[in-house]
Amino acid sequence: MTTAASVQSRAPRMRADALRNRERIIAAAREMFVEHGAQVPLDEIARRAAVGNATVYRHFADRDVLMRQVVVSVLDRVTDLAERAVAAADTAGGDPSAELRRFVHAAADERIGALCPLLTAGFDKDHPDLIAVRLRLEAVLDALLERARTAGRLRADIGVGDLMIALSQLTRPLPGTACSGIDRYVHRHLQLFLDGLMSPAGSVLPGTAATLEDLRQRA
Amino acid sequence: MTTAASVQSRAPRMRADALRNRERIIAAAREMFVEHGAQVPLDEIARRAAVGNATVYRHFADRDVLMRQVVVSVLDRVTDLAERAVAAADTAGGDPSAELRRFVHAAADERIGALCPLLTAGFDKDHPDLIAVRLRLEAVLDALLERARTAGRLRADIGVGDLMIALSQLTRPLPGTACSGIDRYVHRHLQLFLDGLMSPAGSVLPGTAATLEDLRQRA
Amino acid sequence: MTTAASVQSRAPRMRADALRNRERIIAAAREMFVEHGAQVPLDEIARRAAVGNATVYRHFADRDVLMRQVVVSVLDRVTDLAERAVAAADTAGGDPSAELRRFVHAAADERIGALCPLLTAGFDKDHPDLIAVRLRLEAVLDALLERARTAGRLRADIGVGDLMIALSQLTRPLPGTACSGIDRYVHRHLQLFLDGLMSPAGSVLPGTAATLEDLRQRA
Amino acid sequence: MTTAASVQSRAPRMRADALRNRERIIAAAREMFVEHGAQVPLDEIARRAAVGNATVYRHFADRDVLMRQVVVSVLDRVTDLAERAVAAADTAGGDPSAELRRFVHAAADERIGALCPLLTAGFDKDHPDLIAVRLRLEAVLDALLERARTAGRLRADIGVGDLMIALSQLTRPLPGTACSGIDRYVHRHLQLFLDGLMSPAGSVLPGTAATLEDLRQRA
DNA sequence: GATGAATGAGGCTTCATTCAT
DNA sequence: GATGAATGAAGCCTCATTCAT
Repeated sequence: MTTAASVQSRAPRMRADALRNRERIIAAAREMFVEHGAQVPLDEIARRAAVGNATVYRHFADRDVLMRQVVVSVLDRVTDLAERAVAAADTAGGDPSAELRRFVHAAADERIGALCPLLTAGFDKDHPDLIAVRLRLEAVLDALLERARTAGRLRADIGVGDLMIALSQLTRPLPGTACSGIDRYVHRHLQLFLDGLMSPAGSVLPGTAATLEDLRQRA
Repeated sequence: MTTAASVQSRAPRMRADALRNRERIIAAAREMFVEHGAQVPLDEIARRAAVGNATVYRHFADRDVLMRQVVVSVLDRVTDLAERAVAAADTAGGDPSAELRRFVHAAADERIGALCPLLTAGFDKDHPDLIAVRLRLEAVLDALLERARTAGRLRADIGVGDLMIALSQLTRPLPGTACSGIDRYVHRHLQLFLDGLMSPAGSVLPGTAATLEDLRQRA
Repeated sequence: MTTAASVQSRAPRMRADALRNRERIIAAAREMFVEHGAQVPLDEIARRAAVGNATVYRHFADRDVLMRQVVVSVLDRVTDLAERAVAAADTAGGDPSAELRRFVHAAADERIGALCPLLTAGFDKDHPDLIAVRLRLEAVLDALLERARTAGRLRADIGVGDLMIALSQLTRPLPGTACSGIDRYVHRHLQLFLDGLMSPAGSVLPGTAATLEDLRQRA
Repeated sequence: MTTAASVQSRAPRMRADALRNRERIIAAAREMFVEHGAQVPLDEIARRAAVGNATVYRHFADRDVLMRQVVVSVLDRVTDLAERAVAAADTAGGDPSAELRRFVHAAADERIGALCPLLTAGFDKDHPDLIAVRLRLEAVLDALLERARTAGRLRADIGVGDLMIALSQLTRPLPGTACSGIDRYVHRHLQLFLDGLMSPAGSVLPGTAATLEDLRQRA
């Protein structure tokens, strides 16, 4: 079950068209954030969603709320991907480290890198919705890493946060770009990074393994 | 000799105070871009430089020109670092791959990641100043990579652009952050990425090696 | 029917209050342009129209668009005056040259002279709306002059453009003036000019008769 | 003797280069005002005069002073023209009305129309220099008109101000234009206006004859 | 509930004027 | 005396947000 669903279930009920509008706005916002950066005018998002601008405000009190919902939405989907990766790893004959690699590339395709620019000033990183999805994601990723470690394919000195931060950064879009340019290379660099993650360790890492909690504190 | 020097020498001469102001503005702009992103108000930059706002416009016709000069300034310093790394590698007993690692971490400390957000729409990536510094950087980095490859420590399937893109992305600051948060982990992730760069290759890379020319086309 | 009406009908529909604001802004702009010249701050126009400054930009993308609409609006009214003059001249017992004189003085009262300063750099004189109203005006003025010529009261060597240019110039307001000063004499000078237009010709004119097309090319 | 000379003689003495700069600035200012209107940036005038911007301020305390000096300079030259016209009319066989016509066209070529936009808000029309040149001009023009009246060629109901106002207005340049466009027709319209000035009167004029004093009050 | 319109605060840029060399 | 540079006060325009239909 996705976190987004639980969010929606909070309000008593919603008219079908209102619900449809809400989804369209989030989808449009994600696309616009990906393509034009975090400060795209809300009117543009409204136009892309084929909705009046005031409708955006009816659903999301201000820009920060909208950004948070987009983040939650993407993290939900990424968490789903991670869950599927764990399940596949647990299947008879599953290869945890191959599943980890697959997950990383799939998360990149979900534009997880586009979330970075949203974690800007004024973004409440301690909002319950965020905490919830973060915990879910951390738990399942921990499981995935643990599988790979147990299989002896993953170095021991890295944590969930290391993976997520680097994954996010390496796939971060350039502002004002439709991502077409960078996409050509993103998967190369992810592959290189993944190679670095594999054991035996190629070097001693400075610092300590990051958790998602550290990721929270970054901004 | 740095590219910036040649840029300044173009105009016949500059009064001492004007030159001082120019440098202060570029320094302030770099700091503000690093800390608050590409769209900090120019008035804030002026205040940080302890200069009237119009003075910024006297030196830099508009925001794009200022951004370009900051980019050139940083790339100049990074190129200098790379030159030193090559020189050290060529010293008797020099270790090319160790010098490459050192260079990567040093470039991170020069805030090269802060340049990414500047490569935004309206940024003229074909400006002569940029082409010049890019060529210089590419040449010296090529030399550095070649040394490491010859020493048998670097995979053969990566190019200068792969290194620079990943380095830039992994060190990119979060908007609205004084970089303190991410800095704790940046060097870990660089280390992991560097491990992935080392031979023998851990996996087959998709796509082809990137050049700095590709980096130009990204935006 | 006026050209302005056709312009408005282009957009599907407009809310009543928006339409009211639009008219108020044009009216305020005309007054401000007349009284304070072409470069009055748009904020002043907004204040005069009792409207927020951004509302001006909602209706008119930039200063040039607003100026054009004001020009069209005034030319529309002047064209209406000319049509009435032709109709009166065609009435039984109508005196074409007297109607011409009346038209000239009436056009002056419509502040047609205030349009001159608006035909400044950046003003698109080939905009469809302008072409349309110019053609309408030229046609009806041609008819009026032809009536007067046929009645033997108008010299043969002058064209529509001669009349409109001189009329505009002679009634042009001084910047920073509420027109009160010049108004005392404008009608005297128009009368003198009209006397010069009457036949028999008092002198040989240099150049050739101007058309409104020439007037367009002036700027 | 010109008024400008008397103005300069007020200050004790001037270095030769300073005097040359002063003249260059006035000449440049006149050209720029004619071509680009009254609000051309002073820096542009300085550049055209090949002089530093601060030098403009050394010679002319502020924009208004510079504008006044330009006005005085042009009126001086126009007055000289009028004096020559009177002299020619007084010559044996001189034709006062032909000289009047010649004077009007010559004054137009001196760009007298460009003065209108300078008579803007903040312009001190009662400055001694202006009063002086105005009196001189009025006296000599009065003489010229009187000659023409006596010769029976000029209507009796017009004054000096009527002539100067209409002359100025009809030759007024459009802002943002190099005057090339309007120049083609200016002399036609002056000719028409002059025809209207000739006797016998073609109509009864409203109002009363204008003096240059009225012209002063216009702005 | 949805919408188009209105608003005011704020950023960019220009320019008259003053200062320092 | 002449100059290039510095300055701050507006003006234009955008955009997040609120209001009226």
